[in-house]
Amino acid sequence: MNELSSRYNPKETEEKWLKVWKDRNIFHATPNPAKKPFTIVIPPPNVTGILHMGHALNNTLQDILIRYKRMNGFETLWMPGTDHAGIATQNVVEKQLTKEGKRRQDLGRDAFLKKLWAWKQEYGNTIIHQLEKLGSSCDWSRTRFTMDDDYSEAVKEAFIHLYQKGLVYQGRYIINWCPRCQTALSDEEAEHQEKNGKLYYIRYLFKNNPKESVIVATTRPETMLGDTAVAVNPKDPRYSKFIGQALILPLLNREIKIIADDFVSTEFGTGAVKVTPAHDPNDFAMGQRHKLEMINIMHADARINEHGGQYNGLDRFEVRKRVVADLEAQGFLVKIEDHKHAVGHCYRCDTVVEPYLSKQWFVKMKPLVKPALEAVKNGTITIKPERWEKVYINWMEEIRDWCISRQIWWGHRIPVWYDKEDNIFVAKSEEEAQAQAHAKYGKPVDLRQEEDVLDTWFSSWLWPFATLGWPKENADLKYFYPTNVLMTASEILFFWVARMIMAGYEFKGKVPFTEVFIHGTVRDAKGRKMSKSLGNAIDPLEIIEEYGADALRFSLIINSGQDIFISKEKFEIGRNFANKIWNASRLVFLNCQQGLEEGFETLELAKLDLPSRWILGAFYQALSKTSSAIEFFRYSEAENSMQDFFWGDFCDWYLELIKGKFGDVNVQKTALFVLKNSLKLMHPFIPFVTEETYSRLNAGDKCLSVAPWPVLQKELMDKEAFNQMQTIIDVISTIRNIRTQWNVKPNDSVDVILSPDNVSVERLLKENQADMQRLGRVRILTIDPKIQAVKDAASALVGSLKVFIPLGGLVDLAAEKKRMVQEIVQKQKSIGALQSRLANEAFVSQAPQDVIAKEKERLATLQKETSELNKVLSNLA
RNA sequence: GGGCAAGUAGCUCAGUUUGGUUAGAGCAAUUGAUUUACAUUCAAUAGGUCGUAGGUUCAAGUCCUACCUUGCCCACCA
Repeated sequence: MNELSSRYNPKETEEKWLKVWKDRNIFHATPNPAKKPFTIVIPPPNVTGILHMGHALNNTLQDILIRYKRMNGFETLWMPGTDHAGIATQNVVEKQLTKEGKRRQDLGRDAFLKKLWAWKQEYGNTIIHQLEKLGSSCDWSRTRFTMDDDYSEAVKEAFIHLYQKGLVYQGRYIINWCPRCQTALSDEEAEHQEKNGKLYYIRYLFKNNPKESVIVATTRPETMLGDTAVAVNPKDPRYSKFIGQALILPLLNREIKIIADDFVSTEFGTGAVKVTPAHDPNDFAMGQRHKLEMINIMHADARINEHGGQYNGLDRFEVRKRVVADLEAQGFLVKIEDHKHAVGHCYRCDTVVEPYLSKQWFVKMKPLVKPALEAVKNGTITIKPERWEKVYINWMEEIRDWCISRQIWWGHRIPVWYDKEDNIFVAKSEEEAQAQAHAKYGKPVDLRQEEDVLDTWFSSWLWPFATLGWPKENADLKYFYPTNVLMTASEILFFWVARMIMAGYEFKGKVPFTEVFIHGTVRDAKGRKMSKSLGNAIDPLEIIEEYGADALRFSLIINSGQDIFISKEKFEIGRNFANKIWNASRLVFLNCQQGLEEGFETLELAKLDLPSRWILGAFYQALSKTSSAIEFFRYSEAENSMQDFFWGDFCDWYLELIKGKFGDVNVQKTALFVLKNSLKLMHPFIPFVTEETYSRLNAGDKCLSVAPWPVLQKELMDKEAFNQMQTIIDVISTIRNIRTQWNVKPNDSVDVILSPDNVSVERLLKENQADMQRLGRVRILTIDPKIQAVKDAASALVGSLKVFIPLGGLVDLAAEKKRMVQEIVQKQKSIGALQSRLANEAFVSQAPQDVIAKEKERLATLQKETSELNKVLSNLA
């Protein structure tokens, strides 16, 4: 073992174990009737993705859980894979094309898709390799992609199923349109940002009486080109007499009517609203109610079209400026006010989305919601932390239909074919569609497939079962479904989690998972989201390179409460801890060869010395704390308690205590035993360094990754020994404190003289003199009545339990006296408070007995200490 | 506009579910240690009217009410 370096080398170790795990295929899961299954599906990262801190956190949390369950004897499956991420991926390849001066339309659909697949082939596994590097114990042999052939079958199956049930429909609606991506966006994909805009007041003259007018207010004046009415509230006295009258639309001089609609608020603006059914969702609804003409004034790229008269061909924002200028020039603009409002932006390219009238495919959500809502309400699925359940329920209750068609090419093309008369044939393939058409017309007809593809989430919502083989009902699906836990960030609760639950019920008749754990967002030290554009992102790969994956994982988890604020220095904590484990193991190996050879799996408590009995108790306490924290999703707590034990108890105390006792083979065995079990305890959090050291303990070839979790051995927990050792630790700590305070030179010993009423402690300390001497530089003396006064003095300094006297004139008596006076004053205050409390009848009658007893005890202690202090003070004087 | 969360040491956070001893940790600061498993180490010190104001209670960081500040989510008010 001498060849082991004193500095842990994460890079070498991590590479080694990644290879071993892979070669031995130990994370592979197969249905095993002898074991219980435990399944997690990964939130599939985008194929375009590169590992960021959010992934690192998400996957570390999942890995801790799955490793813990694996060690606890479950047949664990962690299903990995990637998402094709429609718009995002298409954008990447389109950007490449732009550099070559081409557009996707120049290539055509097939050639463009070929390019996309080539891109996927080359870069699509980047994120998977990065997740591997993190130590994620996924079953990599099962890695899925949402556009695999099997997966496409599942998507088609789902679409056809919903269509046949009447839950998929096609309609002309106002949707969110991104003029840059030139596709529809779902409501969730249109991010609303609060913007300082303007509110423009425009005068519309009456046709029959140009001296009279109605003033309307709008934030988007260019849309007036598509106005087909002005609406007022039917109960509004200002306008009721005008209902049905005609106005002249300025600039275009079209005639429009005044209509009455309850939607209009009398409070806002002037109480009169211009109605543009083709460019505003509310106006669209009004347009339908009143059968208004819908005039689409825009091209798909947001240039104004021929309906915009003189503005034909200009961009929407240019037209806004010109319309306002022209209105003003012609005297129609009344005023402009500042106005704050939320404007939708494309979540991919941040372009302002345009409400746009077009033909799209939708999923009817109301029927799907019912069981999914019920499942969370009745606890079939629990979401943690609990507050997210409310958010979920709230959203589900107000759900609207889901626009699932996208006007892009990368994705699952909608399995719909049209004939010349636009009749619809929904089928898995062109052949099937042809067959349907043939059956209908009795002869082959020309069919063309729907151009649009499905929303990416329409494939993702099938993830928990489509990855297991659905729609085929195979052994995997039977054994591993439903999955157990889903871990994700809050951002995709609606996009993904809610829809998966709906899909689980609709397609499988069962929940997709029983527990959802929502973790925080990783932010920088100032609380901002980490993003490339802000330049504040810390690259996890850089951290892995510099400090190791263990360090990255450890530091992320220890900082994970709610949102995680992180800066680069925080990763030193993890690096240091890995190094600590490494060096502690070195010490043990160097000194415990005999124990290693003789074996240390079973220990006989009776043969062990006090520190050894103590450390066993401490270990099992840490074991139960850590285990239960993992079960309750309290990962930072789990990590904390295991670190506290290993570093604070095992390294700082136990290893120090036994340094002089390695001659005792039972000490060696205990050290080995506790080290080995600690490695198991720590393994889910920091798999690499633990695996490496464990392999040196175990000559055999079994990996720690598949070793059994330590079993709580109550017979090895000696409570009395634990308490005794704790006392000794207290004494030594106090002595150390005194040494610092009184500035005792390192080579000087401090004598401890025990008070006569503390016989058991005296014996304890004497029995452990060697340890006391080594760790605290202490000599234990017998009591000499002649120095009773001095004994009293020192006793008071450190409380009632022990007595300490520093050698020869090291105490600054004046300072000590002053300190003692202060202490007495403080103690008397507490005594006063306690006495009045105990004199309070209400307290005595109502408080629980144990509380009262404790208070009494505390009072007694305080009184005793105070009297001792007083005695000392008078002695010193 | 509606909802949710947070506010505790200079900084980052535990603790609040179920009220009960003297409110804990890590980092930073200060003082010291090291014939060495580890300076990626060890010990000690100092630092807090628990956002503000009320209330309930024998007892409040913890429960209730209002307010202040910050962050997040949802929402079609032109």
